[in-house]
Amino acid sequence: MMSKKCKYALKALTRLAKNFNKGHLQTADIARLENIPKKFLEQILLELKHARMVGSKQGSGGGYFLIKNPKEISVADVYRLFDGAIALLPCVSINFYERCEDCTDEKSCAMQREFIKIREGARKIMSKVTIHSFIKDSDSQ
Amino acid sequence: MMSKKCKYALKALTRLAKNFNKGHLQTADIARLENIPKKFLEQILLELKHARMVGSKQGSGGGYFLIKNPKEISVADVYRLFDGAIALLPCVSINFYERCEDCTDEKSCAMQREFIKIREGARKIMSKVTIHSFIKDSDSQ
DNA sequence: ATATACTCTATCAAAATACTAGAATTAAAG
DNA sequence: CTTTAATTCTAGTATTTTGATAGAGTATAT
Repeated sequence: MMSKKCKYALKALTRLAKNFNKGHLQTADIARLENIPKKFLEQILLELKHARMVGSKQGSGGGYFLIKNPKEISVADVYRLFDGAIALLPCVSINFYERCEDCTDEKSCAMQREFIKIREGARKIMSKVTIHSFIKDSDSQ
Repeated sequence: MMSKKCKYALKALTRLAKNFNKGHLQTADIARLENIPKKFLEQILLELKHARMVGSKQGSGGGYFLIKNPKEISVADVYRLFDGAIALLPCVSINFYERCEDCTDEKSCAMQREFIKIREGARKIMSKVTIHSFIKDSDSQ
């Protein structure tokens, strides 16, 4: 399961993607349209900004806009930003590697080989689905 | 990431699988061999028993033993038991379906279709990896 | 100047996670 | 039949994570 934060981020990004290259949207509007608590969404958009997926315009009449092409923001990217590793075990994670404390000898661990396969399966499909995949033809006009 | 509980369960099942059809193993021994806190492991083995993956013999000289073939216990089965849904969103889960509160109209949700694909990818590979996959040739003797 | 909207940090309640404790039950063995 | 050793079961607990909310600060259009 992904966190609500991550799901909200994907929905906000999708909303911004529908408006790609057409100016900016305000937090309050995205929050209302997507049923996301406004103050929570502020945090999320700020994190997305720090991750350079969105840009912002401050002050009265400001808002947020996508700065990356929707086809270049994958579910994997957003998942890693908010929920961390895609791998099921820390010891097989590419981006969030950590030793398993209970593991005496990592090299002879028979689980690693299999969990690398699972990670690769998840990683590939989550990398292939992008924000653009969420935009239906009727919306992309 | 899977929980430690789930990881411990997989390790305990693997240990029992190496002893499949060769009598039973005690909690204390599995705990020592796999570096799992004993009291925590007791809980886990009990849950595995209730799920009819392992059987037990009570009293002095008792212990646990596998009752399913190691090839018929998949990572997906164990994951669902301890960590719940494999799907990333509750609304696309087969075994743990729940409505997304923030979703106004599930039928027109553009995210569902893609998250079903992700679920299927994860589900297939996690179903294919079994406890038997964790037993190296040198151990299976 | 003022209203408006993003920026940033702190706080908080509830839930989940990772355990621990201890009493009850069962069964083998002397 | 009593002791010992093992599973069974429920409850509790500390820590971390999650899902928010609060409010002060900063920037900018009008």
